[in-house]
Amino acid sequence: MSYSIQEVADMMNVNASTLRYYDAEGLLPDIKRVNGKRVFEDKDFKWLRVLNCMKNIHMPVKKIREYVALAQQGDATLQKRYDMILEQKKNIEDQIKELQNCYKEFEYKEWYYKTALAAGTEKAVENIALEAPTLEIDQIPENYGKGGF
Amino acid sequence: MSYSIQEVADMMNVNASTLRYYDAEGLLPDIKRVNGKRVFEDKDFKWLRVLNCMKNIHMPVKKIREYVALAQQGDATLQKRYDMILEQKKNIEDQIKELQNCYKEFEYKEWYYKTALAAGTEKAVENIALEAPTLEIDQIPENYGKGGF
DNA sequence: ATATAAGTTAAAGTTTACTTTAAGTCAAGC
DNA sequence: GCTTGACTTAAAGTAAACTTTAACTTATAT
Repeated sequence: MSYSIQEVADMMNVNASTLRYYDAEGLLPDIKRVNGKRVFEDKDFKWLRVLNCMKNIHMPVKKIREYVALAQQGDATLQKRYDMILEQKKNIEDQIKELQNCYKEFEYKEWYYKTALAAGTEKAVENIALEAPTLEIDQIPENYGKGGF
Repeated sequence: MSYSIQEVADMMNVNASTLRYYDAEGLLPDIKRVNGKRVFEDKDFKWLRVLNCMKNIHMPVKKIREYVALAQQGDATLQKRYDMILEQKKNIEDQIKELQNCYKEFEYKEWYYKTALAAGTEKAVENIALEAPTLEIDQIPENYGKGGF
């Protein structure tokens, strides 16, 4: 199977010009050309999926280009690439932890607004939080009272 | 307790000018001033922590400003704020899922390079993947063969 | 044959989120 | 009284990641 740039753009949910930009930046090595036009093949999708991952974890274009450049140099750069992968894996772990923290903050907010809406006013939430010990404790997130807004 | 902009910047690990920028953009409502100078108080840190979360999940400044503006309008905007929070909570869930997917991709890469390094060449990995059934299967990530680079 | 649609490049433009600069204010220490 | 250091504002500058534009090529359908 082979695909035009627009087809790939649609599949990846990006602008075709983004793919051209990536290509110009060295993020899409060895894309076949037919009459000057880019033709994407199955092998390219393997890399596109990894690239997509790298974008998702916010690796800067510059760093992805470094990785690609290393990969093109073959076995001599295996260790460097391995190190990069480990670094990014650690990076992802940290990001997930951050997001999980934020998730808790937002869970609290959900409770906060749910409670305020039920009472009709935000003022009530502080009172409820203050009275917490008299309520079923699991109705209130552990981190209640962190509020503000 | 009250803190200067520089002290807060140090605590939040941002540039003081970033805090001024946030203030100018309406992301830091009701900061006290003494002789024209910003003075941060305990109540401000509650919001700063939430703001920090919102930055972490990549909410654009514009959207955070919307939220702040709603909050300043009081109880009439409770429902809207609740909806925003739910939307962002969903958003975080999606981001975590994406990151977890990427994590798997990187775990595969880790295996890939570890294997290649042991063999001294990348070529070996494909062979090993092809021969997989003859190996201890749990030495190879489930998603082997997704490779490319 | 010719119009259309989809591709091409190089270069300029846009957006977002800061960051830096320049010029000025102000309280504290010498 | 004067320097120093930390703050202030408004405005200009920067960096990253696209996105748009303009001029051009090429395969396909009429």
